[in-house]
Amino acid sequence: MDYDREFLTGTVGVLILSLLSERAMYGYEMLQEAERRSASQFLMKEGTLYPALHQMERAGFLKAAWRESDSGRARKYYSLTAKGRRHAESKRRQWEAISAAMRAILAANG
Amino acid sequence: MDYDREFLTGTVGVLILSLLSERAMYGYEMLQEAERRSASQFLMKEGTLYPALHQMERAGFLKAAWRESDSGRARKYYSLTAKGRRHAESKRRQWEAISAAMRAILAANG
DNA sequence: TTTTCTTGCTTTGCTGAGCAAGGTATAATA
DNA sequence: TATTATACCTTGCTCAGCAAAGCAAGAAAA
Repeated sequence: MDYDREFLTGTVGVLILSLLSERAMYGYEMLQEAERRSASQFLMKEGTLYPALHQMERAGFLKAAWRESDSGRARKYYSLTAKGRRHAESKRRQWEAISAAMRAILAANG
Repeated sequence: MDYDREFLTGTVGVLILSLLSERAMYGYEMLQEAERRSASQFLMKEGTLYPALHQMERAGFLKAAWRESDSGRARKYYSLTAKGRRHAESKRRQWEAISAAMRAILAANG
């Protein structure tokens, strides 16, 4: 199903923080993981992801480290800082609250 | 719980369309209904709602009609057009798809 | 009676998220 | 050799939500 861009606002941040709550990942990997896990519902764009990662790094939520892959390709791995972990938990709770409130409102005309 | 503005993007449209799927309502009433039903999770702002209503009316999703209340006050009631009803159903499905996809992704580190 | 609060609709201008569209560079594959 | 996939980055646009303001009338309180 296609959906309007506007629905993604805010979800991208939660998505990044959630993925990195599990393990360190590099950008391209996050794009693929989001697509895979959501059965292609989420097709995050590079122009969305990379600037978001940079912004979150500047904000002190993430730290980045270059690593070589087996193939010799350089990848920029991101992981959460302590501040980032707290932020992830906060954002996650916010999402769940909004989501629950929306379900409550939509339920009326199910 | 307070939440970041960004999470509301997109939800306001679904909210309006959903409320009007039940019955015609006027703007101020929608503000109160959203707050009441969501247990004060949603505090829609006037600067958000009214421009959205105007935009949706221009787009042909809503039609407006002034009516007098018992107290003699004029209220602008909005209702869905046929196009609006189709749009409401589409937006609702989109929201549910996004919501489900997010839950699938977030579930990993519950 | 005058002030204040609540109801009810409207508008202007700002901010900031997502994205299209472009770019660079290397490894694998045809 | 040419193409595809991997992997990163950036500029400039659009558009949604909102703060902040205004207007007007009825209700309540002082």
